[in-house]
Amino acid sequence: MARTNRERTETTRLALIEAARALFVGQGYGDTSTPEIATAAGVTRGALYHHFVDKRDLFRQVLQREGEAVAADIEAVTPDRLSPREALLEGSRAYLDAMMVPGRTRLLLIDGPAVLGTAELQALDDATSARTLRQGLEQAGAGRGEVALDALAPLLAAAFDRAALAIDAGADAAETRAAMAWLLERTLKGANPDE
Amino acid sequence: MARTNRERTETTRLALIEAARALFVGQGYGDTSTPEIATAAGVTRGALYHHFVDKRDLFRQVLQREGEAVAADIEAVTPDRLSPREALLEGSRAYLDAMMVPGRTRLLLIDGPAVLGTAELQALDDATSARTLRQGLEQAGAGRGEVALDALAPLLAAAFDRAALAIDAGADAAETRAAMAWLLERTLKGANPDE
DNA sequence: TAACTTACAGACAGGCTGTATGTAAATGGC
DNA sequence: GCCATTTACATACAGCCTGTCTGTAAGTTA
Repeated sequence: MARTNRERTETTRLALIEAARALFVGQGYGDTSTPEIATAAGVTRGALYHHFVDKRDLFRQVLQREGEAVAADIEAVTPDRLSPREALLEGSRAYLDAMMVPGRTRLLLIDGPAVLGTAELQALDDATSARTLRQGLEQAGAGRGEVALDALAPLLAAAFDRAALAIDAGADAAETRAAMAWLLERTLKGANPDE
Repeated sequence: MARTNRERTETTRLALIEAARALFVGQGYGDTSTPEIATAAGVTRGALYHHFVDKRDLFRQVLQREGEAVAADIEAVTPDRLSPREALLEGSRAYLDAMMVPGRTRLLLIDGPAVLGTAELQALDDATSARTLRQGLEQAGAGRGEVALDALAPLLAAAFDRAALAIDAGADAAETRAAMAWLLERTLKGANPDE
């Protein structure tokens, strides 16, 4: 079983990231130990600390993957040919769908900000879903001339996050989605889609 | 200096809670140790574990106080004689003001959910600011007949939280407050204040 | 005033994090 | 194709932290 170094690295890193993800989701970051993670991944702590700076770094990489997956799901349903309004609606639905993958709300919305800090999480968000929302709102002409989009967009993003959290916590999914759609519609009301 | 037991207890508990608050705010829950807290409070860990079940319990009590303070500030500016709409506007402003007390956003919005879990934090919120918002929206007739208020209210609450967080993080306070007010206004548009 | 309870201090037992050291396998130059 | 070097790990270690247990002085109650 001769394996190239790159293969070994890739295998080990992936095993650690997936094992860590499962444990972080199940017990939270604070209650998950590196011995646990290493054991679950089938390696020793030596391997973990060889590939990751520390426990937080491993957590960061788990979140990176998660954020990218969400962003990919959104982009998949919002091709350029859609009108801004349609793209916004479709993207919104895709976001909530994507956040239903088990553990995502906890990782990205609960433990993430606490462990990495709001600044770093914000940066991760901006690189993925938050920016597409801001762009969508801008192109749809939301709040034009009445309110600063840079201030409004994060508020709506927070509402989306909370919607995902609520559904995850057992709230009526249909009602929650409807409420979010209603809020978005109210935001867009009176905005003309193109200049 | 003969002190009654009740006095001693009260003094020690308060010292621990205030010392813990300062450290939790400054370094976060995870990076704050009980030896640090005890030293800062001028007692030993023995006292801490005598008065609190564990570190989380101490954190919970810190948050309890914090939540009550926010709720008190809101109630102070929303006497019953105000119209539902006025009360909602005043309460909103008071909420954002209250959240500007240093450390509150971190305690209540970042570390709180991660350490105590969303369920417990939700309960604390419901007992304080979240319920007044829900009542305010209901009395103002928000979304009447179009959307479930139980689903809508949390989304707006989340937007408020995010507004506080953004301002705390250095965003333009006036713009952010204006955006929040705009969102609230849009939500209320078309709702007649009384049946 | 004597029995009992409360408020704490100090010691102790695991467990965890990050680092340092050692080793086998892979890689790269000659 | 061989040797020097780097990479990928495993193991051992030091320091800190959490929660518990034990002991003691002060306050409370009968």
